[in-house]
Amino acid sequence: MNKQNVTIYDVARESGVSMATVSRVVNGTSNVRPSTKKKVMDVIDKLNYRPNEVARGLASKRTTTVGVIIPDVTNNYFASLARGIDDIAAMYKYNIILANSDGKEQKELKVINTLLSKQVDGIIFMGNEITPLIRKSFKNANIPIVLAGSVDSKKTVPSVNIDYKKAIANVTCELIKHNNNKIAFVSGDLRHSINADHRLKGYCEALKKNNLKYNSDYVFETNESYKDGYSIGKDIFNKNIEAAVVTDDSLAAGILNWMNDHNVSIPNQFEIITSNDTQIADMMRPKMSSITQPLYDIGAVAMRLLTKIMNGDIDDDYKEHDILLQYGVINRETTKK
Amino acid sequence: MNKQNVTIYDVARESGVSMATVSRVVNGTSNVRPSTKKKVMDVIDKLNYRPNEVARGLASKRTTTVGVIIPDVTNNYFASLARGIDDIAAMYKYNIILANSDGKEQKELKVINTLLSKQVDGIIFMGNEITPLIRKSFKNANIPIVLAGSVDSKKTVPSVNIDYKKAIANVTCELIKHNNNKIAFVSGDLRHSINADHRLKGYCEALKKNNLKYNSDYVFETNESYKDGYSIGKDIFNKNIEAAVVTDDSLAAGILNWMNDHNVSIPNQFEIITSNDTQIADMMRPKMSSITQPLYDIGAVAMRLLTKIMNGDIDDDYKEHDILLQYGVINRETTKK
DNA sequence: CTGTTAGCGCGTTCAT
DNA sequence: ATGAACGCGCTAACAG
Repeated sequence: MNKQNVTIYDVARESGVSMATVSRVVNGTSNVRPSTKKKVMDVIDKLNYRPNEVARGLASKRTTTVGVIIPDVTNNYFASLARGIDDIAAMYKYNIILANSDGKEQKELKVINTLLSKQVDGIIFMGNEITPLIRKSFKNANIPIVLAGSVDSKKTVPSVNIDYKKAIANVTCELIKHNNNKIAFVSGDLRHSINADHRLKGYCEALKKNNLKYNSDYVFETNESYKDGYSIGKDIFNKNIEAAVVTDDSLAAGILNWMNDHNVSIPNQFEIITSNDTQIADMMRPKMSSITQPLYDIGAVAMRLLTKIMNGDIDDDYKEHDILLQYGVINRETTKK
Repeated sequence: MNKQNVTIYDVARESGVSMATVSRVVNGTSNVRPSTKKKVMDVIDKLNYRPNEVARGLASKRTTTVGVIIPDVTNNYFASLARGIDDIAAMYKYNIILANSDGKEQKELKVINTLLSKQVDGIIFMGNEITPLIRKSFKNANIPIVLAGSVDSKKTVPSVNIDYKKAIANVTCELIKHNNNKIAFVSGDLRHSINADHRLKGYCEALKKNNLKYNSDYVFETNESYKDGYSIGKDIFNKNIEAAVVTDDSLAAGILNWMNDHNVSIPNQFEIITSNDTQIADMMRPKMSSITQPLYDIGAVAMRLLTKIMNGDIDDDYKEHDILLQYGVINRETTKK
């Protein structure tokens, strides 16, 4: 079961030129006389020659593949980013090595290492948190790395996101305008910068701005699962909370369904607004109001940025690139008009 | 920005042995005296040496990476398979190059070629249909290929699936038992073997077995999208259809929501059963009854099979391997008890 | 148990 | 415009 059958030598011999010339026509570098170029091309597809990218990678030190670290492909949020990444990668003739990390530091570190040993030209990292060890790993990588839908509190590498703080502040204000006083903030792990430094702050800011006082009883830390949401629904209800800002759609769906199943009238008795506007937001009944994020674009822009850095099309201070894409808000049926 | 800094030569020199010996301790092949092994190991992590997998791939003709062709990562069904694939791949020290194809033949063919030029050791293919050109491409690949959650009517490569025909027949029978006479079959593209040769046949078989006659008015061909489902809901209702067997969860959700939005009482007035039991089946209200498929396992088993073939642990007639995993049925709230 | 020596398939000078 | 030759970093015989 030999993978490689015909090499550059074969086409060189067959077309009566040197392998250097074949290499030239394949890569389109320097000049080759049109006639010999045609001759070589003919032999190439007569022999069905296909350049060995591994050999090419060894010789050129470029593999045209990038690593993509993702917590879980099964999570629609990250899958959407990944789709954007892959499409743009393909557009630029790159391939992606995808690796699931479950957002666990240890797996992430391991994966980064194997990606480096595979000589990827760059890495797109999606993760819940950039820990000191990850940061160190990034620094030693010697290849460009871009964050997608993930924040690094220390800003050691460029990233593409939306302004989570502002977005959460926005919707929280909205909820306050609807005369809700007890508003829950339901998020994932609060040790993660994205939740603690961005979203929670947005929530707090909104409260403050409207002279409501912060109550830690209204802040819920979860695993962002449907199940968590469903069980938290009860707590929320018992605390007479009137509305909730939620950081994940499945999580929000869980809360909403608890309310549905216990005859809580939405949005009259309880309002809820979620964060990712994945398909399920629209599938729920009542349909969930949500922050809208350009998920595909976040991935796409991250990948485009990465190609630019890999190409050297960007000045050395690219590390300061923190791209914020536009977010929106869609009011469906879980918020009052 | 040099990726590779320290090579096998560096650690050889530094530890006073030949590069062959270093290669041996790195690969754990043959015997190396414990003392020199330790010496080398020490130098390795003193120098922070990391083997160059590209060079290794060139020399050994094995890249320890497999290609994974997927219609769309964003589709939870395929994403679940992909997760199973990646986990098992990681377990066996493989990495996966993931490529989205949108199920389009042209993209699939292109992707197969670039995967081959990257010298992947094997390919896991997920797709709607194995066309003659794809089949030809498989034959010329010279590397093992396994289908996951996808069928080839000509059975040219091994595959892992559930028995779609039997599953659909099962649930259709169930619906008939509930005294439904007009039962819809709502599927994706009927040119695809998986729908035409398996699922539709299962539906027909069930009808026949119960002396109901087939009515093409009750068969709906769609793009398996939520939107399609929602618009088809109306047709179904207007035809006084009493129940539906649906091949995709989003599609089913669309139908169900049309019924919900038009006050059709579920399951009294209308029963519906879907096929993939993804998370949304449980999120819908009423909760959707469904065939249950071991999605993760389908991917996992496919990958495990691939490793076996790549290892040569399997006899030459491996092509006959068509693995059918166990499916189940879960009756939730969209079917009568 | 360990070292020497060929390649693996290709990019890339350096000549011509 | 084209060819010869070297090297990328490593594996795999083959010796010893």
